[in-house]
Amino acid sequence: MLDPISRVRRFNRAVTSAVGALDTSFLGRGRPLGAARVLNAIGHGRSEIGEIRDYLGLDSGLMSRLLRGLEDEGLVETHAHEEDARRRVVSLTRTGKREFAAYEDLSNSQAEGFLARNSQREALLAAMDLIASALTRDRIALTELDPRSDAARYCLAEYYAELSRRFKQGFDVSLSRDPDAKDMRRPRGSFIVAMSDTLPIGCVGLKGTDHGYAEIKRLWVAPSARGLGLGKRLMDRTEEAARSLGIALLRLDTNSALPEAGQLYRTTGWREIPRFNDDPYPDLFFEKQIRS
Amino acid sequence: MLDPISRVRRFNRAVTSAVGALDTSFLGRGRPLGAARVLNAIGHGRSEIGEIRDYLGLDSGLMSRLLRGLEDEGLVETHAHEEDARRRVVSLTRTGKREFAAYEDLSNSQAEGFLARNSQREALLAAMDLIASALTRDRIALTELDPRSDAARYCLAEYYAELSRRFKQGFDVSLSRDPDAKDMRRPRGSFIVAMSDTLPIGCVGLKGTDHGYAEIKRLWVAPSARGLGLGKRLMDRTEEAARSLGIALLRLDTNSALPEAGQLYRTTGWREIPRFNDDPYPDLFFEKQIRS
DNA sequence: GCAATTATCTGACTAAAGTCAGATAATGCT
DNA sequence: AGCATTATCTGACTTTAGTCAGATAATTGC
Repeated sequence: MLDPISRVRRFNRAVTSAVGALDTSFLGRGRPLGAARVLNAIGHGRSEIGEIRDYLGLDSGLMSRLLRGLEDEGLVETHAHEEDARRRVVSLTRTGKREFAAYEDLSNSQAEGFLARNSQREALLAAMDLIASALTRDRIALTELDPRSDAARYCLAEYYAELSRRFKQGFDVSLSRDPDAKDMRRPRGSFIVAMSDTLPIGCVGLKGTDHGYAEIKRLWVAPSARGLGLGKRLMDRTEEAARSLGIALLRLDTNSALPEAGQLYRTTGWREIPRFNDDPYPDLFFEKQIRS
Repeated sequence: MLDPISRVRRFNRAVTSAVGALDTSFLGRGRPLGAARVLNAIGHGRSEIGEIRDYLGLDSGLMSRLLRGLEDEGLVETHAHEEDARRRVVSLTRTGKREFAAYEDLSNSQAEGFLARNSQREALLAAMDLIASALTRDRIALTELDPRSDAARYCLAEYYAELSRRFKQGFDVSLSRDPDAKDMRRPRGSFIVAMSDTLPIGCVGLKGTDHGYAEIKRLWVAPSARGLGLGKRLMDRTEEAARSLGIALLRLDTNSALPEAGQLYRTTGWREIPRFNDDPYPDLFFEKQIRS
């Protein structure tokens, strides 16, 4: 009865009925679940109809009708896409925003209620993070973003916070050579963010220089997403980006207080080299030749 | 973004889409979800129609039609209840058993696949147990069972195993005064099992004696269900049973190697008394006067 | 024995979700 | 320019789920 498979299945059943309760709470606002899900997808920033359709797994006919329904209720407006008038973008009206906020309140108080009902709060949260990361691991999307975008800035803030926790002497961004955002955008470089659902859980920057190589900077993976091979995926993707930019030589610096990083570099073809900059924080330097 | 509520909501989303995938896998056998759920409920041993209806939250008309459908497929048979011909009991035919086994295989391989895909196996399982217990805490059912039933015997085995882990000198049931099953059944006593879903997660026995008191024996709560106040619930329920049996004085023995048990007794009106038996294991003895 | 109650079933609905074959209009490609 | 492709929409379905008012038959309580 306590074999691993039974335990997983008990979890599945528990969660299935909890999800059922969650779904029916959405019905509290007198709208069928399908329409509520579309409204929420729009509220969470998805604007292109095709994207929403894919995300929710809906047929195009059904999607279209759900949108008409929301339009009739005065909750959303659709417009032609600026660059491609076949595609449509949808946005919330003022009424729609209010309605979306009501759904958000419902979800938030549901979550709050769950936490309040249970005593082992931190243990539960850690368990939830772990399971959420495990469940969504093959839906982690790596996307090139502007390093000044919200998601990128969130990752960088978490990265700096972690460095200051882990470096004995703390970490002050202003003392480090802060790469200019321009150097981490095409065509000079690139910045890649890993998103799990709507949560940024990792990043890495590729910084172009004028010295015949590019640098890897700001490799970070969220604590709840470690052990999923995400660091490797981010690095692979960066090398790909470098190749596409015609870059043949990569360098990076790191610190021996981050042993898992050094370990990753050593096992993926990086070669330790002498110090190549005067940044005060790093004490380890690597180089990798790419291009087959 | 990492505030507790967002973390709970991210978990909810992850789990919602995983459950969606689980549900659609059930559709792989070409049967609508409703019918599949009824078939599975029957396969898992529920035989009375009313019970299944309550468990799945179905309308009686709908339930009836789903059953007719399964009958037409040759998967189930219904008969009148032996003691009350208004009620109907339903059972699987041979074909039905095969079909149910196919669903079981699907569920098992789904669970197996999840475990195989992830590296932190033990951490994941512990996280799942914790969350499942938290989610189902208000659906934990306490029922009086025969101490020789499967669920009761499972609890007792777990209880003995735990004692032998926690007692320095180990634990051998045969050395302990093993209460006769008859003493823990009405009208002499009672045995109560806590069920979370289909998993027994706790038990307690009320053992009648001929000395003017009854004894509480075998109080056990599964590790994954601790911290939910289940021990207290089990004790309250036992006192209720004792009252209904006209018992006014309760005694119990325990061991100081189980501090959480002693703690529970001390805070719920039990009074420490001198040794009242010659069982080799206990070193702490309590008594409680009940009846208002 | 008989009225009230209980468990299940049937018929006649509605609502929601999903499917699919075109229709329409914009865009890409040569 | 003209044809294939793409994104969305519409109409005409089907299936599933769910509701509700009786009908039927067994049982309980007096």
